[in-house]
Amino acid sequence: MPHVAGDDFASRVLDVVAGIPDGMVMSYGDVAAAIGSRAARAGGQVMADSGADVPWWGVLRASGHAAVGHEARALEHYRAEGTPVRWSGETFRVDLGVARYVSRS
DNA sequence: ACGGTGACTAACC
DNA sequence: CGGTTAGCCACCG
Repeated sequence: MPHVAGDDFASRVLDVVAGIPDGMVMSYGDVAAAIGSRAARAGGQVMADSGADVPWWGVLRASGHAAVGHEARALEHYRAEGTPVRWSGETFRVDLGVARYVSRS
């Protein structure tokens, strides 16, 4: 599993994600913007590769929905951290208007 | 250098 | 509010 910590794109993304406080979230686009990029998709690729080494549940889609296929696990963390989630029938979404975190550099 | 891929987004309809 | 479409960008073979 290649890749070492450094100043490359992946490391910067993980850096931002690691700085998200409990109970707060950021969209993939926000994370990219925080490192001066617009590569929201590429950011997701980085986390898919990082696995559980980072609080990935703190990053969601602009809609407030958690990463596809990871909603159940993300929800457990939201309940534990008290992250504000809104339910619409069978699906839920984090209330970005309240829990959105603005990363500082 | 090039094309395919994806844990994305904003704009439309 | 849901479905489509086009634009986006890092990574990999």
